[in-house]
Amino acid sequence: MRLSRYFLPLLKETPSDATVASHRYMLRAGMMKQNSAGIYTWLPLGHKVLKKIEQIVREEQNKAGAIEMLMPTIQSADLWKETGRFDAYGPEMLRITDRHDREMLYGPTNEDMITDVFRSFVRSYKDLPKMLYHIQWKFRDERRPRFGVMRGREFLMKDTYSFDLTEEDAVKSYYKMFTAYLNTFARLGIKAVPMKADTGPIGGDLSHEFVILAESGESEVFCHRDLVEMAPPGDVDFDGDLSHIFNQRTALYAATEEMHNADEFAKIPADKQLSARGIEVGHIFYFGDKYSAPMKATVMDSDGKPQVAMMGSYGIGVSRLVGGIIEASHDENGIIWPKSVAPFGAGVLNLKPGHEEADKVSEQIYQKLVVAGVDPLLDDEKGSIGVKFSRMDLIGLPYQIAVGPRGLKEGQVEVKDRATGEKQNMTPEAAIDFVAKAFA
RNA sequence: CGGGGCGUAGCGCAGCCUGGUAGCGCAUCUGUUUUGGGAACAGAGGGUCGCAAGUUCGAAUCUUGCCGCCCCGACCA
Repeated sequence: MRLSRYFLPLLKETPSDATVASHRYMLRAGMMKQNSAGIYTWLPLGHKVLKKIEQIVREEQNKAGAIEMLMPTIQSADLWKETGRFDAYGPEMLRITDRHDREMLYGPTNEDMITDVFRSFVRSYKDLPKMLYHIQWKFRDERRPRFGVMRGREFLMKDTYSFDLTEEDAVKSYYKMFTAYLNTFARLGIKAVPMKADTGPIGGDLSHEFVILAESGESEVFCHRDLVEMAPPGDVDFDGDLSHIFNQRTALYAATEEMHNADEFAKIPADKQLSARGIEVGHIFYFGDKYSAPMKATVMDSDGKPQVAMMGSYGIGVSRLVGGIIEASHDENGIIWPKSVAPFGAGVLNLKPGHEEADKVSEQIYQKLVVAGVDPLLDDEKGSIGVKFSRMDLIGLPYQIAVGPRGLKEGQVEVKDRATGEKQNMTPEAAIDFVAKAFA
């Protein structure tokens, strides 16, 4: 993409109503625009990151054996009345009536609807287990939206639902998602720690939150320090036994504020005790027959008797992750994107558009990076050098290649690693090679 | 939902206390000169001061109501 043809409305000054880093930078970097409290337009740069995160989440779900589908945002109140949640959910749920005065709602979650899908089509225990998911916009009319996309009212969420014949089998599904989440967050370039969590209004008795540590986190969390640096499982057989992965993590103390036990925490060696602020980016629940029982979602077991399906649900806040990743990865100059989710792989800065050699070399580098699949952004705008560098720092692409007359006299361009700040001079060919290899 | 704050040009703000025809910086547009880390000069455009009612000869300014947004807390992907 050429900057001169892109749509990147940057803000030089920080909007006064943005107080946390991710909110400030998302506005300043032209990633989004607020429409009303907790509701945002995703501008091209932000949309690109959102879609990259979504795709990684999708790929890891598919690896774990979950099957993608898509349920609507607007739901009929009927299903919610069956489970009793229409009354239980409270004002956080946005209720709508259509032209015929039918009660509708903008879905805050989809347990009721997926359970209806399941009971409509699944008859036999032989069809189990099943894990179904979708990535869809949700709406929760939060009492207090804040921190940009970190607590928006409209948000994009991946929610998976598992169906099993027995609790024992359901726990296996839980382990699959637990494992998939560890890999997902690792690929996104963040360190998310699974923590024992309160099940909240969704109910159930087995639940973990995946939390990234950041000063701006909304809640206090406590864990063993080793959990933060623990390597992800990587390639595993999702049909095999995954309990060791779960047990390895849960053997060490980790809990959110609601589940915190100070006595247990105190047993951790002092240098391994970690109490910090955390951002919840994923939450998994096992809740048994909470929805399947009232909705009569049953399958025939091997004895020909109907059995209520045992369910779990597994959410990842995709839009929240955009903010969460920035909270975990930024500096005073702007965002530092992990390579896997960066909106563009590298920025090519033509420091002097109109200068024959600078035009030619920056264009060549750009073209070759396109072919190499790096998806570069070419800054071909006229303007001062300082503006160019600070703009690239702000939007946080992993690499910057600066091409200007001064360096070209020596046959050199400057490659900067955004994360480390390290700069090296090299030939244009070497720069292309260096950046292409980083994304190989 | 309790407490606090804010709404004046695209963005950031001053003006309000003490009423008198709306200002600064940045951005934008034109021209000239610049150019290796947020350039300089000259000129130009851009506002029903959140909305409504009231007080007044006169309201951005005082009064009342409403709307919107932010922050802290309690609750949540």
